[in-house]
Amino acid sequence: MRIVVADCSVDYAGRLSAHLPRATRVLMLKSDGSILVHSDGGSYKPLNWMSPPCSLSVDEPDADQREAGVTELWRVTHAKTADQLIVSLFEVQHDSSHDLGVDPGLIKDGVEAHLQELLADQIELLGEGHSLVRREYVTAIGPVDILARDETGASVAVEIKRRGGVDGVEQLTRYLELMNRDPVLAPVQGVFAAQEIKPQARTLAEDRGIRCLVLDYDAMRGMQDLNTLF
Amino acid sequence: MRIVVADCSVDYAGRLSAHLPRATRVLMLKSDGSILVHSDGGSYKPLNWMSPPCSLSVDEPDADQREAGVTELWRVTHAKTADQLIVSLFEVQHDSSHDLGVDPGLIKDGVEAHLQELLADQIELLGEGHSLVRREYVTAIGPVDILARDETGASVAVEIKRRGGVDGVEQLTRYLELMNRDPVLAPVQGVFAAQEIKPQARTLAEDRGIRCLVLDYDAMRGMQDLNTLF
DNA sequence: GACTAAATTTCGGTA
DNA sequence: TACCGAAGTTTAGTC
Repeated sequence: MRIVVADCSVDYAGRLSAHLPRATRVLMLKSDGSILVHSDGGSYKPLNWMSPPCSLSVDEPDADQREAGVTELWRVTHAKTADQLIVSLFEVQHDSSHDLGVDPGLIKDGVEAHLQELLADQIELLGEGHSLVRREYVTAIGPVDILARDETGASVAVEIKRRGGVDGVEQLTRYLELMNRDPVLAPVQGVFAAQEIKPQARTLAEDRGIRCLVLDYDAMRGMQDLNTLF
Repeated sequence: MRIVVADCSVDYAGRLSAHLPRATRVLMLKSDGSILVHSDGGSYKPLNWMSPPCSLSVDEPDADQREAGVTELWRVTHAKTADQLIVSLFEVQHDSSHDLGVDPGLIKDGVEAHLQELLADQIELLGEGHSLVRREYVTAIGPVDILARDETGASVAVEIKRRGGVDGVEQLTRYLELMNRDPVLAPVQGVFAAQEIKPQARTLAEDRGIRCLVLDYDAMRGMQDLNTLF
């Protein structure tokens, strides 16, 4: 890993064209050849970058560029696409290299997967008398998060989202259309379950006869802790 | 901007829980208090991070931690949510600060907007005898990318995407439903145009009577160059 | 401010 | 390996 702080301008040509005017920035060069151009603000997304696999070549600036103050030209070329990133360096304030080794990687405790697990465990949140048929019920167009039955034995298809927007309702609608063509399953009632349901999504869902269910993650986790204890 | 290279472990608690075992990493501390934890690989996304607005406080490690070799504890707290990122520093290999100033920002030249412009100019790509009504035709639920008429004068609504997935088909379907209720426009034919159309999206579109059109960006651009020349 | 749609998305999982 | 859906998505634009 090489870190350079320099006054530079950057040009990207590939899936789009982009230009960064001259300013001081941090250039992070990873050992796989990839490069990130960061400013002192914004979020984790760099101003500009090149993803691996790619390679860096250092060119001499031509007469005009040297005249303008460019001391070095970096050409980063993507190995598979024709994407190119060109960094024109004016003044280098810092340049250091570091041996980081291979990272053991992030261990994370998921969210949507966990919500699904919790709801499957607490299926009565769908309503009294409900029972779980199975999680990730596979259909021709993809898996439905949860398939259950209500107190009368009728099918209930549940789509779970952390944040429920219209796209989630559309997704569930597609599943319902398909499942309602299956005489074994039909009629299938839809439930749109999320930690937070956007008003437009709720309106769309209810307009289509889909029930909305707001999930309280902390309460569900707490409930599971109790179930585990006793 | 402060850059630290250090042997560290990182814990995040917020929308999910995540842990990074001890390893050497680059820590980028931006002047707005945000922090990025990068390894020497992967893409531009950090292993872990805290987005602004947030603040960093340096704590003393407790006896156990000091015993384990922790020399410093960084606690990064999000200003609005309860998210926390804790960096346990073992050995610092590098630590430098740099004044970058405010970045003038990226200037980019989009692709989807350009595709829309090109298709509007080359409306005959929709089929012989087609004519442009207007771009960004406004409906109650949002603008349709292109509204045109076919050789018989019937309405054609076009949704343009760079990569065409099922969500784009859903979007166009919503527009078509609405527009087909308007007696002035109806019947409206749908065209799903994209540089690349995913198989599932094509199936869904054709099932709904929506025509698919693959756009060749380079050819369209070349065509425009010719139009400009002559 | 809320919401929608795009992203040079990236990142996992699965068929 | 391609495809699909989620992401601590982020970001930009509109209402």
